[in-house]
Amino acid sequence: MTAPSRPDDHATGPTGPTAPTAPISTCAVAVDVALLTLRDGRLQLLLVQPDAGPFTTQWALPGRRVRDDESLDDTAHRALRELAGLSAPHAHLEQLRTYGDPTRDPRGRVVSVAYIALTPTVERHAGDGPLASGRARFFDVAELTDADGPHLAYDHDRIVPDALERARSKLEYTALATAFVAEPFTLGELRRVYEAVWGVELDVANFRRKVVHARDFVVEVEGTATPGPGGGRPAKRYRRGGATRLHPAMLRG
Amino acid sequence: MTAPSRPDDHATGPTGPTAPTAPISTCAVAVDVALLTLRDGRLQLLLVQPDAGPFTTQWALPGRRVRDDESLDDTAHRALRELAGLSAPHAHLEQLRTYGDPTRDPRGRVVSVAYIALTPTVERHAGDGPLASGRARFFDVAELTDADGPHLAYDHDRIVPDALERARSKLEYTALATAFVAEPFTLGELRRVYEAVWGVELDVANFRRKVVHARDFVVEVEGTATPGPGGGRPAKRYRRGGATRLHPAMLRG
DNA sequence: TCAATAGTGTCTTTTAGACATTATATG
DNA sequence: CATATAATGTCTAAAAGACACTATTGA
Repeated sequence: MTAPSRPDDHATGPTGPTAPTAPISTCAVAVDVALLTLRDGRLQLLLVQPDAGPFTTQWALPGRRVRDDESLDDTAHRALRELAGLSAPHAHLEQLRTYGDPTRDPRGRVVSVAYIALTPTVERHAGDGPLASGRARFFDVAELTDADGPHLAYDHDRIVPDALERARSKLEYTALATAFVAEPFTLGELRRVYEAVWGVELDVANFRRKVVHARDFVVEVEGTATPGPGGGRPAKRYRRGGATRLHPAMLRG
Repeated sequence: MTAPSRPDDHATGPTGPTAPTAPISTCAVAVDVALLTLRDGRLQLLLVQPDAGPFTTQWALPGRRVRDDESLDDTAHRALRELAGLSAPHAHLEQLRTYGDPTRDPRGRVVSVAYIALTPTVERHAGDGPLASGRARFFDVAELTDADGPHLAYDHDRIVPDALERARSKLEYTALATAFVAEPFTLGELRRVYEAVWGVELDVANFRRKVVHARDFVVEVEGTATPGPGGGRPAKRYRRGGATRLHPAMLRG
């Protein structure tokens, strides 16, 4: 399939159909994925080491060019699979926004559709994938936000803050936090998601009350979780409820 | 400027750098704009009549192909200018999401970056622009949501509900409602924004209290507005405050 | 036993919703 | 005058935040 001549110029402006042809061409379209997860109670972001292109000395979000007949979502999954060895079909994946500044890639015009992906903690791979070889790595987002943290390739330093703000914001009004935990989960695990993403400490009792009162946020299931090495009362176990938007919401102070 | 060979494939996956070249090409990239405004107290959407392409019998969102060295925001403004004669440099413009289904345009692969634009009521143009000639028109969104309403070109029937939901949602947590009114405005005008976008009736007194208590949502200015033909007490006038996110929020029931 | 985590209850403050009352305009 | 809209006040219910208290585990 080749790109059509000028689709979507489906109506004619004041200049009329005989206006001189504007400098319109096709663009390279890429998908970049900001995969966020919790590791050791800290929010971490997946980055990869480019071994081609103009940014081989810097870390970058995993990204791939969109193939013909491939949906944008499929490209996002392929980027995670090919660049990080992650087959994450059940990960939460949603579009962040599209970055189209004409100068964002020094090699030419590349329009990038950025995604955020959220997964429960990914076990470190024992094989020979990019995560094992070190070509892909998880970074603390606190480290990336610091001024002395690594400077990312392309305009990915602009994408990452947008991704973090999206995640922080959607934790308030949607059930997105459950994308960070595997079922069944405890309310302690869910609370640590909020604490890591927001960077705050939450009152245990009030958190529990708000989660339970939010309609269809979580559903209690059978059994209890065994306490950690430090002891503690066994926690009830929950699964995701049907809610997408939370009522009432889990507001940040 | 020509599209680069394979930018953003900046790292190499498990297949290695010598893997066979995948069927990657460039895409046509377009911007489509869902411009929402209030007319006669009803929420309306701007649509244009395509006079080229495969959908000349249906209405469509104003859209343009992205030009070389043109930002996506610039393309959105140009689409409004060329297809509707609207020069709206001060309109609120934000990205909605990007639609990239390989079959969304029957002529070939077109990735469309959708925007929403919000403006105060647009005066009907007396000249010979698309709005005067009828090639561009405002439609009640209630009419479009009905099953007997017009069926839109391309996948624009999928974009419009997303745009409406975005606007409805952002009215809750952000100061976006002020994008629908011209300064200075009254709280009655602002309330009618919420009522039109949400399709509900709001208690006048409670609405006022919530707006005034939301930090930096609105700022009172000098003078009062003259009542309408039916009379009524003159309303205080306000301008936008500095807030983007509202605390506390204006929640829908 | 103590420390740690989970879960319940209680009190105060804030906010939301329903609605009465007053203020000031038009016709 | 009646009517319309704006603005304020009052009451109740819901929700948030601070925090005491109990429950159940591991070490």
